[in-house]
Amino acid sequence: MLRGAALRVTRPRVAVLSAVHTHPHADTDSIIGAVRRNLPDVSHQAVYNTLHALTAAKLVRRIQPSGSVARYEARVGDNHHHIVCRTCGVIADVDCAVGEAPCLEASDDNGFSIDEAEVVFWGRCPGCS
Amino acid sequence: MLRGAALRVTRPRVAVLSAVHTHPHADTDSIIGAVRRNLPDVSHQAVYNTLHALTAAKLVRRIQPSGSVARYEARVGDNHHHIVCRTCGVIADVDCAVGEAPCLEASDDNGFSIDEAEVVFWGRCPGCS
DNA sequence: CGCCTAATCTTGACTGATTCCAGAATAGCG
DNA sequence: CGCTATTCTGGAATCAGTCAAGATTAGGCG
Repeated sequence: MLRGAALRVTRPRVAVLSAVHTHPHADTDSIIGAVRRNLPDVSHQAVYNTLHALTAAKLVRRIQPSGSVARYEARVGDNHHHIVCRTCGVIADVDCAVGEAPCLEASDDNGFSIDEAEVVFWGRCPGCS
Repeated sequence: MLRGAALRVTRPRVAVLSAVHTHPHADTDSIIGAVRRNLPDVSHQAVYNTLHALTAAKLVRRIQPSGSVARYEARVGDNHHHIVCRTCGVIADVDCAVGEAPCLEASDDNGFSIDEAEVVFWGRCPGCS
């Protein structure tokens, strides 16, 4: 995957990419922890750098609901959204309801050229409600 | 408005509420600046406290697109969303395309009880594109 | 109208995620 | 196998936001 994106293959990068695959919706700190289980001496900066590089290369997606720190997931390229629990903060994936690109048309785009519509559902997870 | 929400009427609160009305989508720092034009000695903490109180009372709405600091607006109670410019960060309001509560139905709610669907459009504003 | 008390404000320290930087290490080309 | 640009390390710095203790004040009550 890294080579396919023209990224150099380094141990930290492999470990980060793998951690994001294993822990969907994990925040940076959890990813650092997961990476260090395999490579104990990776710097936090290397993880931050790698997450940025992977995000820019579209190998991972960065999500950040209001009030949360940055989280990452490996499911990319499809049109899926998220449900966030207001109580415990867990995130679940949701496929969009209205076909492929719901809400992609704004009623009045104010002259903006829109390239993405992001939908976040808020509520309570089964455990918290 | 403050009395209507059972909030004590203080100078800082009046100034903050007024600033949010005057500067839609302003971040906390801009609001502090606007407030101090009238009341130079208001502490930043008072502004933070007030914004939390006003948000809890639903007199203002807090919005925070990925990668941005918290922003506030006074337009509440309707079902409107936002367009964010990827280049300069400006935010514009959008009424929802598909009637009153578009996208409010997730295809599979994973057992969550959903109470809100938030839509953020991303693109470029006229000036940046 | 003035007192009283809980709510609010001030001041200043602190936290935690993220970024910046300079020097050391290394992936991958030739 | 060596070279060079990219990446990594280690540590300091930034910045939004929070915490906490003591001073101030809004507004109910007599």
